[in-house]
Amino acid sequence: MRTALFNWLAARATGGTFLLRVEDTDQARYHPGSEMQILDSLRWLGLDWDEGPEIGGPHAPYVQSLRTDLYRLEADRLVQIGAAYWCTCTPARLEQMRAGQRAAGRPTRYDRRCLGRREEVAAEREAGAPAVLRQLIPPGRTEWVDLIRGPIAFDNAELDDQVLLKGDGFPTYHLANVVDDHAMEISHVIRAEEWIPSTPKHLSLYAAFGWQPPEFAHVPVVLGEDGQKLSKRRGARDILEYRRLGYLPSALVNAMALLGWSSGTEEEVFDLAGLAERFSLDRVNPAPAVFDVRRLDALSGLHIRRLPMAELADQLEPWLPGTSAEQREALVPLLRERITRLDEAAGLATPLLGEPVWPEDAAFPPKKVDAATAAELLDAAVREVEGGGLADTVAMRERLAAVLDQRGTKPRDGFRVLYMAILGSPQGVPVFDAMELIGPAATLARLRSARERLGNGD
RNA sequence: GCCCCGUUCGUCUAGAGGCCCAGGACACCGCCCUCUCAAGGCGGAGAUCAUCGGUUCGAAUCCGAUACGGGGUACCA
Repeated sequence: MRTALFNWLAARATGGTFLLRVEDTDQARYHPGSEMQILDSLRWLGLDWDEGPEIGGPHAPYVQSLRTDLYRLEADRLVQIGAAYWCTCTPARLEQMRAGQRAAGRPTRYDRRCLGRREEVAAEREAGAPAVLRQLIPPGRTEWVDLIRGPIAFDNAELDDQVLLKGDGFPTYHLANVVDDHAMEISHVIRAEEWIPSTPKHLSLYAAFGWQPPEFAHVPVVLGEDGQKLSKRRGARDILEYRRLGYLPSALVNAMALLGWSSGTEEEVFDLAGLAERFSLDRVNPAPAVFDVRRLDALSGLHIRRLPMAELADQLEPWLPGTSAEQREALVPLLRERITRLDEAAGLATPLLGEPVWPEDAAFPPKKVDAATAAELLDAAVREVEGGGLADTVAMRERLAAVLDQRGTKPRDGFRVLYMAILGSPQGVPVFDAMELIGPAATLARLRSARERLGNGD
């Protein structure tokens, strides 16, 4: 998804077109539903596509399993011009061959046995033997200037004769990708660095077809805490999992962008639009980056606090089920500086929406406050609220602080009694605001209930 | 094994020969603010710029070797 983000940003930053193509050529790994999950993830992050599934476009269809005729047609061309050949070697023989090569300390590459026996291979295919089409890598050297890494060169002797068409008739990524990128007029291939060793093979295909190759930019991979490549097959969370955890999409986008890209200024908090204005491939760092969720958390809090109050109130709706828009708008000013993720709102808001939950083991009165002082404070608070003190909580707070002061208790310690009484916790949203929010009746009930817990109080 | 890419504070990074005995952010610690907790402000600690050798008056920046890390080496993408 980070790579998709860089593609999207590169397109938006340069006025280009962002095209989405589904590469589903491996039938063995096909999972129904995963395609929709990818589309939903992109949409949640705000990465809209100009051409692709569901919306179509001039290069439809955008799903490779629907384009197999094209691949076979182009594969035939490669055979005709001698850039590819059929191979009937069995998996068992290939494995044996590689084992021998490994034992001899040589690179494992197809030995081109079938290239030397075209007649027999043709006869075997005629008789129904399974066969794959292999790319014939020409001798020489392949070089390109990577947009992120500069010049990269491979000796073609290092390259394997890649399978282009599998036994089931489907193309491999190598063939389908090149054919489609040309057919869809792709100008920039921005993909992860794990593709670097495949690029000379692709370049060789472009040359065989006589096509102008696109520009290549290989972005660094993202590593997990263990230092290994984070991928859908290992370690990485499903993107939508972050939504379930209460992260804002803009925070996740921001965190992903900072994994390998920097603005060059000291600014680091951006939304998608801000990134699109500033992004450029030449500011992408080629070194792999370790994903640190603490950075995401920090950005998440920042993005939440950047949201206008009304918008945060809307965003919170799924996290505060059963609340009205008015309730949420009243809560937001108290919550927004205290949450890192949206899901944390529920815990803070609970005592304001229903009854406070006193923990079983709650110390009451809290430390540094004796029972007599706590009783006096609660009695005074009851009188204040009964006398309409909630109309001016600032003044009320000062008078109650004076009560504590007379008994030699610091307000910061003594007020914990009120936090316990109103919120059921020694910490939480500002307690006088909480009283105002729940109203005098609920406030009095909670103050009296807390007072009862103290017993006689002297 | 072989090939490729990479290597600046714990993490993400700035840095394209003198502005750097290296700047920012996160995390950590302290102080301030303060009705709690946060948020915010200020400050601190934290990197012999992987190592060695070259080039140069001068190198984190250029070159080479080594080490380490990552990626690839599939009828997966």
